[in-house]
Amino acid sequence: MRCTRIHVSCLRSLQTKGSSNLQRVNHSPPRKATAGRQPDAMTFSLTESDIVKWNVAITNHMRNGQCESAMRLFNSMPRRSSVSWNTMISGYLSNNRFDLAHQLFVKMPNRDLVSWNVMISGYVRNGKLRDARLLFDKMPDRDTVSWNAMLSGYAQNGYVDEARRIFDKMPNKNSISWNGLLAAYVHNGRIEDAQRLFESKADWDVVSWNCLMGGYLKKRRLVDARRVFDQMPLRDEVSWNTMISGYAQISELSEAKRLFVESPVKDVYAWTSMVSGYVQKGMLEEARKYFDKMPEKNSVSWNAMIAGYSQCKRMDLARELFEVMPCRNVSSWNTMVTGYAESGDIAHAREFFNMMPQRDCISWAAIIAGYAHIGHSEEALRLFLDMKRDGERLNMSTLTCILSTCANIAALELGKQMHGRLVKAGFGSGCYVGNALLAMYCKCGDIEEAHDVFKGISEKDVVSWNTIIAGFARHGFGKEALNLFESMKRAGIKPDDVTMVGVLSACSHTGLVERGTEYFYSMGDDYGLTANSKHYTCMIDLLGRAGRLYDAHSLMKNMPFEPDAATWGALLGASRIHGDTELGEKAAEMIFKMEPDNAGMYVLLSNLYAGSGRWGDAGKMRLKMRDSGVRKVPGYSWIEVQNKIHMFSVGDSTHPECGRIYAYLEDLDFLMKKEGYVSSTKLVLHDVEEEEKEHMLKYHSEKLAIAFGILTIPSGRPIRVIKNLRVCADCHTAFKYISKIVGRVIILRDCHRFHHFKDGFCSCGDYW
DNA sequence: GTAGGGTTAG
Repeated sequence: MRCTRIHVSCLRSLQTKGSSNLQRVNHSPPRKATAGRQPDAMTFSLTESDIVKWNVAITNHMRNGQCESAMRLFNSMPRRSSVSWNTMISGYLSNNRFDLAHQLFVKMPNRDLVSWNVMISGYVRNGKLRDARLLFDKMPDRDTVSWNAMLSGYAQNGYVDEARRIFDKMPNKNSISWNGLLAAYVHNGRIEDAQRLFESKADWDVVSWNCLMGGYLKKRRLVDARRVFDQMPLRDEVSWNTMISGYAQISELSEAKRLFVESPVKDVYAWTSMVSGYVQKGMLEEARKYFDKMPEKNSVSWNAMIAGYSQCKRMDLARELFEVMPCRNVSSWNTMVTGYAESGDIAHAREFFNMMPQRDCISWAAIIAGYAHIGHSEEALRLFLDMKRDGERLNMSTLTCILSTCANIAALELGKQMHGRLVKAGFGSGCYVGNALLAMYCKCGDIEEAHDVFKGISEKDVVSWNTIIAGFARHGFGKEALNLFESMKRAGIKPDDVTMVGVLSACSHTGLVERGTEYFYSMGDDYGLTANSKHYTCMIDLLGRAGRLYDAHSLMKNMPFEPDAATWGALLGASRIHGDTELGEKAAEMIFKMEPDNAGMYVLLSNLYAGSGRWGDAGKMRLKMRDSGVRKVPGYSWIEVQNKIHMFSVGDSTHPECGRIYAYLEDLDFLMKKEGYVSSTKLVLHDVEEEEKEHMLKYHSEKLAIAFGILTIPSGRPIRVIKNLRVCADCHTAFKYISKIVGRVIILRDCHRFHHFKDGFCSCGDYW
């Protein structure tokens, strides 16, 4: 994109003196040359034309990212025109060398209006709006280009109101200004405002019509988009392509194909839209047919096809194409990194990431998300810091991606910093970011802040409601979750299947058996929803926990589909709580058949045996686990202290503060026993001597993390700890005592739910 | 030097 811009300007300056007769290929009206653009080109002497050749060479070097050789050329020029200076500045800006651009700008002997505009638009292109605005306010004269550059900067970065203020203040407006404001509304989802603006005047050009049409498509308002398409007085290839891709992207491929055939201009955009349409529907053969038939391909077309293979986890085919494609760019690399990351092959993802000749924010977001996805959050966070060190600019999407990483590892402080940055950058109240923030606070255990963020989202969608309902449910505030569910319905948002999972799990986590049963059986009548396996699993969990194992089992037998491992897992969990070894064995047997690698199930079953004193069977489970090559996921806990994540495993001796932590745990142990605490050795997996068992319980990872938290986090603030497995019953009891003894709130997230310990009680009501 | 369409993240 950036290069094209330099390219066009360079052609245009050659064109001005008649040496070339290039015609624009597309059908849009020729762009008017701005006043003040012509003068130096009018009287070209031989040396002037030599200067032009130098300038063209500089442009080419800059386009290839060779800033140093461009600078050498510039320095060796016998004479320089203002165009030479501006070309250098603009080249630097396109290559993100902002300081160098600014230095040249300051040094430039006869700065013209264009130099100022080059600087401003360079900053704007890279989202550096404050720098742009500083120059804009300082510049001696402004023309329409200057105003438009600022306007589009605000428009593209979500500052709709500031864009409007600029628009209102402009002394002269051209069609670009009007389109800038229109785009401001469209890009920020304010389609109604765009529509009103559009209706307020008559002489819109084809760009405006296309923009409005694109806005409707973005909102998936296909009928409105089509109406615009049918009504527009003039269509260019962009109009056709926008409409074709609109149909293609909602998988209306027959209509897309019809328009494609009908369209008078089938350029590379149109072909690529068709490829991508079939790719999105997973119809790879059809996509490949279009891809092979394309008269010309560019990197985007190749990328679309590669993305198709990578989305279907056919990384072999993706790689084959990647290796033969003639024009790889950052996106091609990003597509490969993403593809590998999403198919769980983080090693290859990392290999490609490391090999990339250039990276952008998407590359970083992709690899970070890759690590976050497989739970390697430490590495994700390390990469985030590397990214900042690399000077990669944070945009809304990267921030959103980092937010979800923070959420996964419950890095609340870091998440809060991200929140601050989002607000500062003006991304605060949007639904997309709002939902990510909401999820982050929920997963980090700060349900109050989550609720505040939720209240601040101006346009709550079904995802916002689902997130907060599930959030309250997981924190054990079932009544609040159900109240929100009622408000949601009052607000006119239709509950979907995800909502109902949240609602049912709220009932399950709170023990509201009757109410849950009612919701479950009225889902179809009330909201037209069919229960899926997740809903059944919630119900089996709900009944099972309440001790109604028989009902749970018969509900499962009457399911309209085969139970999956998660459903059996709910039954196994309930069997363990209520000591029904026979049912537990049956459930475990089924799970082993379905997921022979599920280490958690071996542990659950082994615990079930151990709990009823069947040490022999518990031992057999361990052997079976070892023989089948399944390894138990080691339990670990982590806690964030002063922006740093500290991780602990059972009996950990690697932490620098180990000595203090163990000594403190001894003190706590003494105090707890004085209060009546007895360690429940029953639930330790291993078959060992009583004393040793107690020793192991004492140093479970969550205990170490919480002790460290009490020692380092100032009093008055809650201790937030995360555990990757379910918290053990002994730790759970201990934390109730500890919360009372030290007078602290302890918030523990295990893989299942949240526990808020306060004054000797837990929010789960010992029901988890 | 300023505006609209197709690929990659979320």
